Amino acid sequence: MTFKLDNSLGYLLNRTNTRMKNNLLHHLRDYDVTPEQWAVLNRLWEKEVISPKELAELTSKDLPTIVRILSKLEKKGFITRKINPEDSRAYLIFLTIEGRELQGKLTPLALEALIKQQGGLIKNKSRSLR
Amino acid sequence: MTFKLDNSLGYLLNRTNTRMKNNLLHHLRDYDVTPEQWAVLNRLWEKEVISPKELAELTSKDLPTIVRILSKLEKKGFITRKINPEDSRAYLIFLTIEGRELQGKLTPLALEALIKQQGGLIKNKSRSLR
DNA sequence: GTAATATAATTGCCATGACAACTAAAATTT
DNA sequence: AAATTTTAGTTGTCATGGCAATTATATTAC
Repeated sequence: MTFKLDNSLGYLLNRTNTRMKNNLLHHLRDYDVTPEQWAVLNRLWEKEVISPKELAELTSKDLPTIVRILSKLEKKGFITRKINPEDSRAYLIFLTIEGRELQGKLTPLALEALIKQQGGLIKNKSRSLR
Repeated sequence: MTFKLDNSLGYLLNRTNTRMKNNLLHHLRDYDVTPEQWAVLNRLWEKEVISPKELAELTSKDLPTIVRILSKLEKKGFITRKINPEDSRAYLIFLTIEGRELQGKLTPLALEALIKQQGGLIKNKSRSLR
């Protein structure tokens, strides 16, 4: 059976995803926030007090990945964590004022990224991703 | 303006892509080949003698990424490289016999991965990726 | 109530992937 | 033909992401 990479769903999906993520990365660059960090922030803007475990489930990432993203967000001063008084294994994640303020700044940039990339996402296989 | 992550194209695309890649990773595990290495091998199965630069364009990855993938494929004995006699900056990539034999082994596994994941790719936001 | 098990978080290793800086070798300018 | 610019490849840094192993704490079994 023949298999043509160029026509495969996985290949097209992967390339499109890479381009969209990269596009978003550049739009968020001024605030030093990556697409993944932005996704985590989105969850926090929806529901503030939450555990890393819950965040992992909501973002479909594993716990180590989330923990590392949270460390970076904490270092940048966008979130804080406290031990959950009802379960000392677990943490509770809170937004800082700066983290809360980011929503108004980043959302327009993310929407701009979306609009700019309408059309031309999948076409043109040899275009650079950069 | 409201923005709901769960409904956004980028989010759904990213999650679907991650799942498909992971699924493929598991199907190819027996041969110690990652989805990205598999993509590069596919290009070589289509067109044998090729430069890293060309491979980078064909796979929509940048040169450093391709170079590192090629190093791994070389270490595993699936490819070799020779300096291009017409341009001593450039390399030519060749498949080894083992690398050529992989096509018959990996393609059925990749197709199996594709078939197994039809349905259920996007639904169910909280399912683990593992 | 203690032992066994399960769970939340952390840490380490490896593989992409973006990107900057660098080297060496063309190709182009003048 | 010498100087400039471009190009192919390499290396280093940082951020995911998969996964295994470890730690500390809860939960369950007995």
